[in-house]
Amino acid sequence: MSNIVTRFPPSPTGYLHVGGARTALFNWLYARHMNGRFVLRIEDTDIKRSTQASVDAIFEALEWLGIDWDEGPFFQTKRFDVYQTYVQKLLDSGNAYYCTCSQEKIDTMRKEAMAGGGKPKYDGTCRYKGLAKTANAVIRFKAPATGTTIVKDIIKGNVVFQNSEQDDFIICRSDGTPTYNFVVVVDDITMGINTVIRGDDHLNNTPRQIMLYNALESSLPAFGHVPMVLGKDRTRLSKRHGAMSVTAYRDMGYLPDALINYLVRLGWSYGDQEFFSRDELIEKFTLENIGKSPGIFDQEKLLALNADHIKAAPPEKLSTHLLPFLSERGCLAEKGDFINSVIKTLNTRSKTLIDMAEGALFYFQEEVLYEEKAAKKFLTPASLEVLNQLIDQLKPLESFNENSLENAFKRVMETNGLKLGIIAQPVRVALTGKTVSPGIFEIIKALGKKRVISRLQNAVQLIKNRKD
RNA sequence: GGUCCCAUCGUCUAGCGGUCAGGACAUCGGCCUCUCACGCCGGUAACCCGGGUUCGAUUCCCGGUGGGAUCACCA
Repeated sequence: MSNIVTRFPPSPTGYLHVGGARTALFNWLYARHMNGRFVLRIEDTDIKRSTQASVDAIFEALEWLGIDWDEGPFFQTKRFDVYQTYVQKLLDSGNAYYCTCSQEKIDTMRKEAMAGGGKPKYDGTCRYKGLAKTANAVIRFKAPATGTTIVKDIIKGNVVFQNSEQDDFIICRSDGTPTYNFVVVVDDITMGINTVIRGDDHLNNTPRQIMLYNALESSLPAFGHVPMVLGKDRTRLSKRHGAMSVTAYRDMGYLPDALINYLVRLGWSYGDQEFFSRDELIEKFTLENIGKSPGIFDQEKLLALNADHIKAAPPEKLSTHLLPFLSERGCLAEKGDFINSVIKTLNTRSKTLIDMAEGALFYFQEEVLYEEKAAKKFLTPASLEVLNQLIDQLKPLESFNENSLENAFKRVMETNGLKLGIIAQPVRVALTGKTVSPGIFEIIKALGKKRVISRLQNAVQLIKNRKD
């Protein structure tokens, strides 16, 4: 039992993307590993950009990934009274002040600073004016102007920032709403968050937040800034790098466990191990093994890992994920022995659930749909005799098993002096309509006697019809 | 531009002063084989550069270079 409390605070301005999912994962995994708590908080203070659709999309993605939370979801827009009391605290303690400088004035100030090669900072015009609250005043934090602020980062080590780099940033907008750096700190304090794991794009924000913790006389959480995920061109991951949303991967036939495995392994390692089950991840995940350098999102490796997870998943479990893809394709499949044996014939040759669903179509067709080229090449008068003989051999068989099937084929092979290779293809086409499929014996077993005989007979009929 | 972070095969990474620099994906050969896969065997492929420290640096320190992030009344 530990008192570790982590959190994931997405802002609902779009779907959950893989980068966000990764930091969620790190926090969730760490909480689970340490037997602590994981808090979900929706950072929706930007009312203009936040949408309910995004909130729903985030929940949906987290649920699919299997990331559950112990507290929340908390919505920042419902906590304005909390922020208000903390703003007042800062005002009362002299750590914040009203500022009436116009935005235009500050913009030109920044521009001039940039032009002169300096830092674009607020110059503190209103700092000592002791202004009272007025209509359009903002509230600024009185940041220490000298000295240093050190971020003791679990991943990066000690990072030193000069306080002179910071300016008196705004904690409360002129419309009265609080800003990000402030609400994050208030939330993390009031929610008891003691471990903050987030993208290192936040590292530059951290000294500001630390100053706030200090002004509020609160103890600091442990910080861990994980390197970002980059696209193939080494820039920040975005839409143009391909599919970015978590649910897009679900729809492309990826298993949640595979995505999780890939995302965690990108930037974290456990010796040479590549494949991790969900439980193994929880068991083995620690912050110490997170790397410091940014990683590139590699679709190919994710795909390979997905194939591995498909191979490793028990058919009963896999069928849950596969069923939607089947029904999308008009197959009335349901959980049970049949689908399980179907899966067993396909799991070594499917990289995604889409592959698998496509590959499984023939099992569910009432009438085999022959590929034109395949039928033309293999369902020929020459193979008529072989198919007939096979029907004769299979009909009396009590049960279809490796042995009985092999013997049946062997007898057909021997009477015709043909190799398995020669008779397998026509049979394959007769049963599946295609030239590519799982092993011939596997298919026959999975299909079952009734379907096999009927499909073979249909093929025979087709050949006969063609002859006429 | 300022500040901050980072730097081992194409990619993800192991390495924690002495290794033939290991694994995985990708790639290229081969084997297996009823098709396609799976699987198996093998190959190509990396310590950014320059200074130190040290008997010895991929590893520690400094500098350079390169890449990334960030500089809002966004989060």
